[in-house]
Amino acid sequence: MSLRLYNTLTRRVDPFEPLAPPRVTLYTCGPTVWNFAHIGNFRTFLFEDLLRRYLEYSGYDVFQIMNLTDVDDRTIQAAAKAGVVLTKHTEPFTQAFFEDRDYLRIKPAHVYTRATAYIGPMVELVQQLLDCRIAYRSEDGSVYYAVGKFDTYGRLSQLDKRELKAGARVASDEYAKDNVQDFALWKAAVPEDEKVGAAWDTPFGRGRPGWHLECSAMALTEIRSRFGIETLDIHAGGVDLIFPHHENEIAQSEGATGRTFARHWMHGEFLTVEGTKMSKRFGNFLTARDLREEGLDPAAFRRLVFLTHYRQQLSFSDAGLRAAQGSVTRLGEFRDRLVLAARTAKADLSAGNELETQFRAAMDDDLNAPEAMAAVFSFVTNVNRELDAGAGPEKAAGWLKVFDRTMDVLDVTPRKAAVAADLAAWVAERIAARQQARKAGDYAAADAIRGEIAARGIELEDTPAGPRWKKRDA
RNA sequence: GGCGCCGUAGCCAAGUGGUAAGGCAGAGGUCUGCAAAACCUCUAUGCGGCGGUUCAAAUCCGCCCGGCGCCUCCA
Repeated sequence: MSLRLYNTLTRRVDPFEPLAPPRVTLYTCGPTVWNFAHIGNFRTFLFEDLLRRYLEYSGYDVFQIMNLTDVDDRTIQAAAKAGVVLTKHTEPFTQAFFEDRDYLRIKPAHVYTRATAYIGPMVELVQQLLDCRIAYRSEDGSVYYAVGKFDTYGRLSQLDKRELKAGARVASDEYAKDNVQDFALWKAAVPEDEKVGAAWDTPFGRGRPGWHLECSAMALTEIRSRFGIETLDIHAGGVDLIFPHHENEIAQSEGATGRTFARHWMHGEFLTVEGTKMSKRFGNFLTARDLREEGLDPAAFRRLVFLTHYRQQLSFSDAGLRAAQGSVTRLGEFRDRLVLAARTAKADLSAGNELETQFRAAMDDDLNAPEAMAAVFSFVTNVNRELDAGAGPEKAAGWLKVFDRTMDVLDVTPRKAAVAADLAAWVAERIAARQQARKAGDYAAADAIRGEIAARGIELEDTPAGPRWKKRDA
């Protein structure tokens, strides 16, 4: 059994076959850095992280590109409102995004492409499309893509099967174009653009790039220069990007290269709150830093996200977060127990086959993380039972190894709270004192010491093997 | 109006033809001086409703009810 992934292009779960294995080129749509990304945005990034990690687990050599949209309507508006130049506004949010990414343990992409750093390639792409008459200049100085010139336009979003709602937002477009479906490649500069320094001179006029243009230009630039190819293995993003964003990317890229832009299109579903999608528009959003300020373990958020299949809407709630936290704690306890039981023994790897097999089967089937997680928890119960029955250190070491391999992908074990050396020494001394008191039958004194330790945020646990302690996180 | 998705235990959520994974909560138990923690066990004769196909349906088909998303710059 090998990896199969749902492909929006075919509307099926297809076998995944990269162009030139083991290399996989992965382009993931990143944030627009006009503000802090909310956890709905991060759900998508976490889905992409899962995809990336599982591809790596499967032996592929992944090259991941993520774009940062630092010039578009919203960034310009926000900069203008703040009265600063564009970069001054976007840079802090870019840094904030990286912080949030690290907090949520999302693996950094190999390259982050900022739109403003690729104006040259974008201009070239527009010029190319103008030259082959797929694009045209309008009276207001903008450049549009003539959708009618691209035969397969609408294939990704199955546009031919749809009908536009009568009187929908079509009339409200601010720019002049030949056909209502045509979209802007290049937008003529307006005063607001100039004000924030978001305008560039080009052979076809002063202006700024349309949103869709950046992804085509950046993806092509990166894979051409690094691998000499013009086709991505996978292009991923949120479902809302299917139309028009990804549809237009295909039209631009394939219109210019004549080659398939991406072989595999993957889209993650929304995160919802009380049945509605999380969105800045609705004001029902929460940012990653909100979670961090509440002291939430990022493992809990990851667990919550991976509890639902990526193509299903994920309902977010505090109760769900608490449940996730509880189950993640259990995984941490389990791992501690294995480490203790394994000591320095040589790993007996025959022991963990079952988990490995089940984990793979689940993940190979279109990244079924909920099922993979279920396999992990079944493993936890089974191994605990065997450990209770006195399984040896070689087996424990083997289990630990296999467990950790699944965690390389899911990464949902709690991070250990760091404990200063002097605090650790103090705790050790107090525990010794308490043991003496217990031995002497002076339980009042023993309980007092337990209280003393607890006051410093340390939780004491009496086990058959003696007392253990851990720092309570948050 | 068009296209698409979803409805499974108190909550979250897998399963898409062979007789209901997993997590949280709850109950019981083991351990313990007590406690906490930890661990183990148990918890849906039923999968929105009604029909149909089939030896067999949560899974396929039809109708109905309820919820959600997209339809030109939202992850």
